[in-house]
Amino acid sequence: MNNKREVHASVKDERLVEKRRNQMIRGAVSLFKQKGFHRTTTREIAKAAGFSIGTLYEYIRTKEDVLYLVCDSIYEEVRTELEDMELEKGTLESLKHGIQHYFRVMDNMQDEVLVMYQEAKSLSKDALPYVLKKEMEMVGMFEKLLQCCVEKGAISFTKEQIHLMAQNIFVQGQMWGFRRWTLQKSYTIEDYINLQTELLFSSIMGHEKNR
Amino acid sequence: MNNKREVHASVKDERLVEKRRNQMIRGAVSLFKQKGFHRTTTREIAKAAGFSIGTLYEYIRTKEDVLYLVCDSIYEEVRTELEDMELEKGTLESLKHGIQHYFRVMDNMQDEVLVMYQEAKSLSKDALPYVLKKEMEMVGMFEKLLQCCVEKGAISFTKEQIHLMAQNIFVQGQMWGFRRWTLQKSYTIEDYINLQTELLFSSIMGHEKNR
Amino acid sequence: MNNKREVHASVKDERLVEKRRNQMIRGAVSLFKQKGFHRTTTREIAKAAGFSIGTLYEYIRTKEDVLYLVCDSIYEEVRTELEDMELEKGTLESLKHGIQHYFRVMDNMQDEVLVMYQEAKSLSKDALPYVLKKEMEMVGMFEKLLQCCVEKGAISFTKEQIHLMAQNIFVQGQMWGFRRWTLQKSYTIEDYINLQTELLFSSIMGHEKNR
Amino acid sequence: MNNKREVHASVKDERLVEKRRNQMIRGAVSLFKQKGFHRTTTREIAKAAGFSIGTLYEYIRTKEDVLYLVCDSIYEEVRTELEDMELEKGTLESLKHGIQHYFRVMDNMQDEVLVMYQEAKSLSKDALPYVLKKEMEMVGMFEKLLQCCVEKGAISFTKEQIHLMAQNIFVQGQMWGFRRWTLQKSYTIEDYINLQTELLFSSIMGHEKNR
DNA sequence: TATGAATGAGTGTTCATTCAT
DNA sequence: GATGAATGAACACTCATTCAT
Repeated sequence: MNNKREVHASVKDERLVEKRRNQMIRGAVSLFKQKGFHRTTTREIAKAAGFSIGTLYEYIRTKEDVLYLVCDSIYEEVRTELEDMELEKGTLESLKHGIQHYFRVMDNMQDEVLVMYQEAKSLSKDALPYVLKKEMEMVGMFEKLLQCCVEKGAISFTKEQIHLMAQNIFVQGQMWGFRRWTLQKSYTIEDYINLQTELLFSSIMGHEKNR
Repeated sequence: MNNKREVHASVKDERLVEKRRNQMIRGAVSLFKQKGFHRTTTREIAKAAGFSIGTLYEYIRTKEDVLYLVCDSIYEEVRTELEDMELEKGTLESLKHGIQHYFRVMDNMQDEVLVMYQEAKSLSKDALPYVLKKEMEMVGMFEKLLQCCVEKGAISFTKEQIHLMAQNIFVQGQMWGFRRWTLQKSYTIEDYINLQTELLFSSIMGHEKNR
Repeated sequence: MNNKREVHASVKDERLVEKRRNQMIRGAVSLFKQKGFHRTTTREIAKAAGFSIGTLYEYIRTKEDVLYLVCDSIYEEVRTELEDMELEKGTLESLKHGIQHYFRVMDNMQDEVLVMYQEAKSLSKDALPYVLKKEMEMVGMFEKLLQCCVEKGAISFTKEQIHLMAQNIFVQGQMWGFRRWTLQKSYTIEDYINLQTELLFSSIMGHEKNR
Repeated sequence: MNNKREVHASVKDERLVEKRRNQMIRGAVSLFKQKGFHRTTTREIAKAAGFSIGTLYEYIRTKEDVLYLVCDSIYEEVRTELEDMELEKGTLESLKHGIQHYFRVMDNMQDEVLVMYQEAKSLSKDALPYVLKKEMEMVGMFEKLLQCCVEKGAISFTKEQIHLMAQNIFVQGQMWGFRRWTLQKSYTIEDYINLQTELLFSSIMGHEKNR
């Protein structure tokens, strides 16, 4: 269960810690969105969270802790959203649904994803692994989804191919956010979903078992 | 010719300006690679470039100018590398070669690409468009490559599909750099190239005209 | 009875005030020993005393009050130790015993003396006189001791000489603590006592009445 | 020659470094005198030195560097003053002169000595040894002075006695500064010098060779 | 009487930028 | 053209003190 890096809080009341941290994260995300992590000051974060700079530091140790908390919370939210993908079905239909659901989640969380995407690299060597681990878990979900289809005989791919396809899908989801400046000029999210699944499935079709 | 944002230099001798800026860019890239744009100081840049802080400011106006110059130079280098792709052939073979060449270029320039990828967002609203334009030009090259194949009848895709495929290819190239922490554990660059083209072409095959 | 500066306590129960303050002093001395007054936080003092920061402030008004309480308590302890010096005897023997006893007390309370020595200067203009007064009382004890010997005819010194000798003795006692970094490399406390009394008494001998 | 701890300066011009540091030291001593090291801010030091906070940090790395520089400079000054004591004579007369000269120096430098005395303990474990070494050198000078007298046959003391007497003399000099609140009420510096040498020499007389 | 969460003025330090030489 | 000393706004972080519970 070392899935979380403990961020030290001086305040003991865990309920309060969670509440204050949520305020903090909400404020920070909105600031990081506008100006990035480095250009955001701790005072701004405190203000956006609705409390004083002193109080901010009752709940974190360093500014970087805020970034970690933000990243962690975003991943957690994404993962929660994806938890109910039907991992066991093993049909092409359920695969398609899973991917499309993921794309929609990424659309809803565009801002958060963009923040994470651009700022995660500022995490210390200490915190980064925890975030990367979360990413790998999510990629793993797509791998499982694909793997199931292979096992149920719906399609035929090697392990390596599946591993890479999962990464591609994952990145294509994020891409909708971090390349929005160009993609969202050409497509709506529904266009994007349709086109990407089309391309993906025409590739998958080429591997359908009983064609 | 509004392809370049002019960066003001106090020094008039253009030869000198170019020479000094190249020193500067080389130094800056290596520093940004290690510590990112924000954590690199102008003094460090000057030192790495081999001249004094005062001299640095004879060739730029603000620290951000350095970032712009770096980004611009990286894109220029990538574009030069890709210039000799056989854009006119319109065969699947030449398409495959183009993509594989691009992937190899991205492998060689991993560090630079990573820098650009992570720091471009720190460009001012003023400079960003110039960089994005360069990106679009590069995506445009893949579009052209694909378009040619369609026109020559090798494959059959809609405009929209081609546009998106080009972006996918472009991102998959960058992805090798910015997801190296996981991809390069599983694959060599040759593995990666083979698997990605395989997946891509199995998708393209599904659209081959005369199958 | 203006021998003590009143330190305000919100709590009325005097028994409790004394108990809490003793806890506080014990904790504070040990902290000041390690890190000095300025580097010790009120929170640390509260913790070391075994209660909360809020409670600490029920028994003092400012951080400096703690320092005053500590200094006062140390002096009180020293004075208590010295109270049973035979001030009335007026023999060289009892003088020697008195001095040696003082040196031993200073050895036992090295840490406390060091703390007082180094931190007393941080007392406010308000509190300092009280502490200095205590010091003068102690110097006065040595003066009395010497004076008695003069009066009883054991030695012959002027008032001024006695006054200064008393200060010298007093400082030599403290010196064992605040110069321990060098003295305690060369001597044990017994060496030190013997040497200092030897030197002192060879000076006194020069003033012996009936030599 | 590792007699000095190097304090890093960004500025290269050594002449300038020395000049600025002298300004700095002068300003700092006067501030430390009034409010102590901890209560003095780096901004105040810069201002007292006559330059900006940014400039201050071109000549030091940390606030503690200022303290070290101050202590070092004070010791250097004292040592320079004492350098011309006639160490070789070996007569009681020259010994007396040496001591009296020292006491006068300590009188002139009261403020500085007080500062050093009270703040030196705030030096880091890193810097302290350099300062203590300087102290031991000074004590060593008195030891030498005494030793000469012994060798020349003027007086008769053991090594251990000499070592301790030297420390006593040294501390009695400082004492004039750090106990000024009481001593200077009773004595002028000349009184003090006369009384202390009298006491000291009546002790030494007891050890004169040919009495 | 005891607690500990909240506060915000204050601290040491950094660094992009300027400008006299 | 080149230098590097000077500047000061800005920053992350601390801590004595208060006060509602």
